Amino acid sequence: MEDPSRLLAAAHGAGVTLPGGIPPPPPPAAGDPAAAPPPGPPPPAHHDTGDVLQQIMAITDQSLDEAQARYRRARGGPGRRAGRGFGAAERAGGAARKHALNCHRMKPALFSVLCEIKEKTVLSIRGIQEEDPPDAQLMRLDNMLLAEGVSGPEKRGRGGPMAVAATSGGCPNDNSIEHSDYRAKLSQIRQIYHSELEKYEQACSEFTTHVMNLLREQSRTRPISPKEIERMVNIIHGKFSTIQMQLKQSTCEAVMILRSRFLDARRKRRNFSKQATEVLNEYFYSHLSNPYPSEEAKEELAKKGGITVSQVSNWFGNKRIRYKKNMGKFQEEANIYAAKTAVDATNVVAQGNQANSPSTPNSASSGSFKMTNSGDSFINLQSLTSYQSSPVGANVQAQMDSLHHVIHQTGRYDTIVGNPLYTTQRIDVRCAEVLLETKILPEIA
DNA sequence: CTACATGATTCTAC
DNA sequence: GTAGAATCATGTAG
Repeated sequence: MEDPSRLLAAAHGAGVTLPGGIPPPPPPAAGDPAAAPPPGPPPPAHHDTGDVLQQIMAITDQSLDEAQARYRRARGGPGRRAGRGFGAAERAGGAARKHALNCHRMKPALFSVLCEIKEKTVLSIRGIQEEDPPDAQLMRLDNMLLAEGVSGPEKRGRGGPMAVAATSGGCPNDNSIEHSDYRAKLSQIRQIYHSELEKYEQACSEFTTHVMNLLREQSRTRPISPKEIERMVNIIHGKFSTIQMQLKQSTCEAVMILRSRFLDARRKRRNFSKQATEVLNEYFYSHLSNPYPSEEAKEELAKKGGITVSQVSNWFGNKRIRYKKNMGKFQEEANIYAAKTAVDATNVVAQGNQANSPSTPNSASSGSFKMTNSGDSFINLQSLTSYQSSPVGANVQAQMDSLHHVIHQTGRYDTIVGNPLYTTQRIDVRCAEVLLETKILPEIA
């Protein structure tokens, strides 16, 4: 490649006329700011690169087409009118120069060199900092929006917030109301997000096209390489992606707020229905020695009580700890449920009915519910004889439950269990029978 | 309004 | 993963 300075010097010729017949620039006209000379001493007799650039600058304020039109008018048009300052004559002169510059045979080479210089300068200024790394934050935002179902294909049915809602307490109807509310709001956010995104994308593409056209147009009058245009497009895209990121960020925030509100709503406790509480209590007090329902039992309890399995787990967790902490407080409740279960059991005996109570896989099969506080005597019978000395209305079902334990420990349990005729319910029945024999049940019945 | 009850959550240990 | 324990936050009775 030719040395740019030499080329520029050659382009300037001897300082009088540019090769190709370009005349030297006229003295800048008064009243034309674009044509005003830079401050400082007047240009010396010899012309340098600055002069050339100055010439170019002086005429770049008018479009090429305008220049060409003026040039044509000036050449073939009617007589010029003089005496109008920087008038038609001067403008025609500038147009002529511009046209000449544009048609100059050296122009492509000159522009190519200038483009190269620009490239080098730009690269040296920007260095490697322009190589922006993949934006981790943008990726996070994208992932989150995708996970929340804001971006990407619209989610229907279960997933994400739905699963969260599934554990929401209380009435399932309330849940579904909260669900639809949440879904509606999320869908609103989604809609806004997509419409804004579309607007941004459209604006970005319009602006990019506009700038590209502008640059292509300008590339006829000043050295603009395709690479530069590309870089400009990238810059524009970068700016718009910043805006997009802000949009994504605010969308994420909106989703977060919505979600936290939803979670807050989840915390809004609803007391279980009477039915649910009864089912749970019945199971708890009839399995006092081992109040750890199996998964199947939990499912059954959940189904019966119209609550979720996790709610059953929560309930048992709370119940165990609270019972253990203050058994005295639960005595009355225990009595009620014990009596209820015992009566049910005797009814089963009377009717020969196979009652459908939750399975009790854990019952009596493992160690008893360890009580750290005093009061074990309340639930753990040491022997059947202690029934008689129990307080009036004592925890009969707990005693029954303990009977499971006794039966198990004496070996009878195994023989009973070994017989398919003896289901767990039947064991309860046998317990009730024992209690009837020991006159405990009539006492509370 | 207060005290208590209760469902849910969080943290820790196993 | 589950249970125990502590805690939170709301529901409810008085």
